[in-house]
Amino acid sequence: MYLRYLEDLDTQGQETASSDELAHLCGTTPAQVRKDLSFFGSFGKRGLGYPVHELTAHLREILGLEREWKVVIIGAGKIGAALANYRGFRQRGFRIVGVYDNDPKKIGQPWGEAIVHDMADLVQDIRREEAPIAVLAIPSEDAQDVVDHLVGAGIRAILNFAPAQITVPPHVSLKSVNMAMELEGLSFALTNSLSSSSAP
Amino acid sequence: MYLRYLEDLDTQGQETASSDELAHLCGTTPAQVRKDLSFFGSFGKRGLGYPVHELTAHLREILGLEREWKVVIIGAGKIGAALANYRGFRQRGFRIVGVYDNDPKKIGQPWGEAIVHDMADLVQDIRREEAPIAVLAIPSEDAQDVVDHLVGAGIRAILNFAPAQITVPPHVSLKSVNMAMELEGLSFALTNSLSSSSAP
DNA sequence: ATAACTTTGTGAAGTATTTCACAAGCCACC
DNA sequence: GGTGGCTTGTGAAATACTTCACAAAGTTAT
Repeated sequence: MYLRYLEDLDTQGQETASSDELAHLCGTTPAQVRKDLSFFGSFGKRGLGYPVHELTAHLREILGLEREWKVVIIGAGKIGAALANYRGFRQRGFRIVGVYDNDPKKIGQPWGEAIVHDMADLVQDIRREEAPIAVLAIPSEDAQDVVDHLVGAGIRAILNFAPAQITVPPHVSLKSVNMAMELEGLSFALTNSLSSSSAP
Repeated sequence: MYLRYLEDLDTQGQETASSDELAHLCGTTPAQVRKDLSFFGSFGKRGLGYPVHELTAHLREILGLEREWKVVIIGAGKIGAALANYRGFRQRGFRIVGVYDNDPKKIGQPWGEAIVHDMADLVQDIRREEAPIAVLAIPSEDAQDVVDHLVGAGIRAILNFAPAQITVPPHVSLKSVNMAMELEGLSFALTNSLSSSSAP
């Protein structure tokens, strides 16, 4: 989150940013900013704040964004397309090396710069390409089954958009996003006349 | 999250579920389940567990999902399409009453069961329809501007998919989802050979 | 009806996270 | 070079969250 706003500031040519400024941008508190950053090192200058460009580089390093990550997208549907279209996705180090689907109507069709591959080739392709990250954008029913194949092929991280509970062995990282659940959270907030805000 | 799995159990015809079972399904602990649920009331029966169907109804009530929520989607792109296509979206109480875009090529085109409207009509339509929830699926640059109009028109909750920091007055609920940030989280996990798992 | 077994609900204990508050450091101006 | 005004980094305090552990209450078997 900090990286997100520091990059903006860097683009705008701002040289330093105080914890106070970062806190306002990110919707948190100055003390929180300082504690968070201090966990990874001592990046700021007293009396001046944090050097924007330098801190940006540090955070990219910490997050492992200096290298390129190969990503495969499973499911040539709307979510996959939205991710692939997201500009600045590749430039942030995520290169989509393949899109897979099991719908014969979609296989072989062009899809952005790539072509939709047959899911049957998934395992061997991952082994060959050594893609460590998979984005799962398929119906819930198939999710765990596909995940098992991915794990078998040596995937190391999965970003799951299917609204299903998925289990992976401990050496695989899993992050799930459930859009319906987000809306239900808003429903709760409305019902209870609460309000909350969170940084993107 | 509990609702998500309770509905599955209910569909499967299971009548009761223990905190232990729910914990395993949701990837948490039995004590956590009991504490969470006890916050809203005393739903379980000792020696037996929680009545699946009844608890499902209670949670739907608590989350405000018994009523219908009108939703407008701003931005007739891939994310908007993905949301609109999500089956079980309407049946869970979210009815999409309009899709808006400012691209003349898209305005008037059919879009699922609806037609893409001109963004210029947005404010008056929201006032008339009294839609309380908006889903924002537009480029970051335009996000805050559109949000200001939405707030002016009386919107009460916004689900934001634009990777931008947005501010709203305290009476408006805001939830932001940033897909790039999710992937960056995985990058960090991979870089540091950590592993984590979270329920969807 | 009673004994044995389950499982909830919940104070208390244990962790984790966030906020406070202030010494120490840096800059700028005189 | 000294002084005043900011801002970081960080122990300590405060707050929040999770886990423990067990009495109370229900179920099942006999």
